[in-house]
Amino acid sequence: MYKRGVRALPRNGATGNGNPTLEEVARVAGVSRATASRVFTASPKVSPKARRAVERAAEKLRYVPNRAARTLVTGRTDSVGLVIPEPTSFLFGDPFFPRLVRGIGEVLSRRQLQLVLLMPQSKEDEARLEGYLSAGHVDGVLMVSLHGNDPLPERVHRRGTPVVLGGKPNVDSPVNYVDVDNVGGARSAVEHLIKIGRRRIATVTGPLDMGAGVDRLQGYHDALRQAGAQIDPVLQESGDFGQPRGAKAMEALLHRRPDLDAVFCASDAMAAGALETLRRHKRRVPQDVAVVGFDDSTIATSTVPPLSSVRQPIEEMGREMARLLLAGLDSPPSGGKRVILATELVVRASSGKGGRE
Amino acid sequence: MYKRGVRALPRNGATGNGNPTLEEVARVAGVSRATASRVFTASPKVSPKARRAVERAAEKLRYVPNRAARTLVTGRTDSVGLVIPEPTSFLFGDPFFPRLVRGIGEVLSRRQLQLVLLMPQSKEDEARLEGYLSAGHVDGVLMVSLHGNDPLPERVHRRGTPVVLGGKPNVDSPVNYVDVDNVGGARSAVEHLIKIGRRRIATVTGPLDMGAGVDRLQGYHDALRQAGAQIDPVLQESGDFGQPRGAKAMEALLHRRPDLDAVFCASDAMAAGALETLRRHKRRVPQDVAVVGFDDSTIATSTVPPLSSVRQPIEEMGREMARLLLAGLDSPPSGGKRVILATELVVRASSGKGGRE
DNA sequence: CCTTTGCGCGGGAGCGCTCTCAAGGGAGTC
DNA sequence: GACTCCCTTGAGAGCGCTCCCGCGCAAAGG
Repeated sequence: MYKRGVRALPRNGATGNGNPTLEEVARVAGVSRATASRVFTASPKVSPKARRAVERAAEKLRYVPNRAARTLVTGRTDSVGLVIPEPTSFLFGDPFFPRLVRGIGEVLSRRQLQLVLLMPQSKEDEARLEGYLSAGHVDGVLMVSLHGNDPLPERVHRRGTPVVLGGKPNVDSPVNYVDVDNVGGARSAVEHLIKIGRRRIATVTGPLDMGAGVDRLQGYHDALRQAGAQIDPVLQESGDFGQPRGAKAMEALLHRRPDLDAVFCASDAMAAGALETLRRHKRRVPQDVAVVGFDDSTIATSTVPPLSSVRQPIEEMGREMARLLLAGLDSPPSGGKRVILATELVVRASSGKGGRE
Repeated sequence: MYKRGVRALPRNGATGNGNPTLEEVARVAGVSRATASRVFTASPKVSPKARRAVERAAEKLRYVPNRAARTLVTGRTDSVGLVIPEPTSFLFGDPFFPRLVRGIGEVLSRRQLQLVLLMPQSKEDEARLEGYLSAGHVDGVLMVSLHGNDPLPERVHRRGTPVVLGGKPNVDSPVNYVDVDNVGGARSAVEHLIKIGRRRIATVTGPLDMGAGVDRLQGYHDALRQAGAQIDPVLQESGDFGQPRGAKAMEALLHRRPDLDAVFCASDAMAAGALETLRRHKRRVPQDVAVVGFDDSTIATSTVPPLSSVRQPIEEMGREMARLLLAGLDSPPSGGKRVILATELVVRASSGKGGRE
């Protein structure tokens, strides 16, 4: 009797879903599956004749290797994850993220690596994420915009998956990271304000649970200290990198110190918010109050007056993160590597030009 | 003699890379691999006792299913691709992209689907892409920001992979798409300009090889025609959605028609560029020239004066694209579905308020 | 002429998982 | 008490691919 469940037809390597398999390619090319495989894995030991036969067969059949099968045996996925937790949505307000992705993509695509974007949007997502990353779904992980003492990177790192962070982690950790020189950038911004004669320089900080926020505040302090100035907590207001908070923070600062004559904002978006508030309070920029932002994003050039700002090489940061990760993929046991990229002050009308110096 | 090449140690389901396998979980739980598998595939027919044993074993071993192996047998990847060709970089200048991704992610994560972002940055990348998408690496494909008559979506669609486009394709095609009502949005913008008394209304168009560019120009034409106005090609200048081109286009328009009293720009970024140019030419906005943008992005609120703009429900577009794709995954043979989302004019100071009407 | 060398190739096992099939066992029924 | 019936379980095959092993054949050396 005909036995159900046992494959009735000879397989011949046909998948049934219409996609050709290596088996079929090999048959058409008149070689073994092993030889066909060698062609696609760029193995050196294949005769030109066999290689050509396989290539022709593959072309004819529109063969594309099944990545799942390959991954199963090699253990590699040829893809890397980019993790962007997004507890607040400010990340999306400025062009930081896409520029970073572009930088990363440049390097990865040259190595034929697929970039997989992972954006946990809830607590459950984040919980799943660790398992996902540890399960060998990606060969390596890039993470940016981490808040607080997120344990995720270190955990994944300990599982043996190469990890590179964008931005210094808040706690000391053995994980590799790339960062821009936030301290130096902020310092040069404030030094610039001092040089043009400002004396009561306020700051709107970033979120202080992020390295970028802490470091930019640090740079502000450094510059003041170096100039022999007092550090006055009244001149300091914390924000979240977003425009609305920038406006609100400026409001508070003006209320406390109506005589302030400059403000350094830890992001362009917040600086734009500050400009709104200053305008509402009839302060002229830069004559009465000079303003400097951070990021040198498209916002900086579209405000009135255009913002002086600290430019950070975001694409380069992305590239560097990718390079560091690639190095980790090639020789696993790495950790503790860090790369700091220089920042640069760009002076525009919101300070300096047209000022009172 | 000891035979090399044959596995010397019993496997017991250990992988060697440190990750536990189903086999091990089953052994620890005291059940068969099949039963363990049933627990993870949420199969109904498992006794509570067995289920608990497996869950405990999995927890203890920190087991995570190997997705490659699962994909190999099920043919599903549980991930969908989002394709964003990026020939120009304007896409990254505004927050359109992240908002879209957020909308998409919301829907997909509820279904435990992984979003894989694919950004071909070169011709080679694009060439690889078709093979990649057709090889069953993703269960479905979302595409946005397509230029010209890109054959990619239709090809992938014909290969049997569900596809949903964001934005109407330039050519008639059987591929599903979601779009915002670009024509209606542009029309309402121009109608508004007419209503506040403007008569010489110029436009800076988007790229005319994209549906959004064409449709917004269409809306501009419709509104003028409906008001019985002439359509004057001299009042029309094409752009690329980016700010610099917006500034340049405005320059050209002012040169040709110094007496124009309004301009509708097909993006906020271009409108911001136009504002720059108008300022340089000492035109007051909105008294001399009223300006309306499109997108209602963060740019719109940060310009001086703030921009009137057409708001598009970008997150909703993302969600709708994802939903349409999910429907396609569940019942493959679909095509030709289209969803159009409403737009809304937001009036700010760059037209209307403080104007001359 | 036979032996050595080595390149290219095919056989075959196995990656970790899902799914079908059939068997086992306990409860319910007469 | 014997017999169904159904619910749960385990055995086993196979997904498409890579890679290890060893064979065979042609060229080179003696």
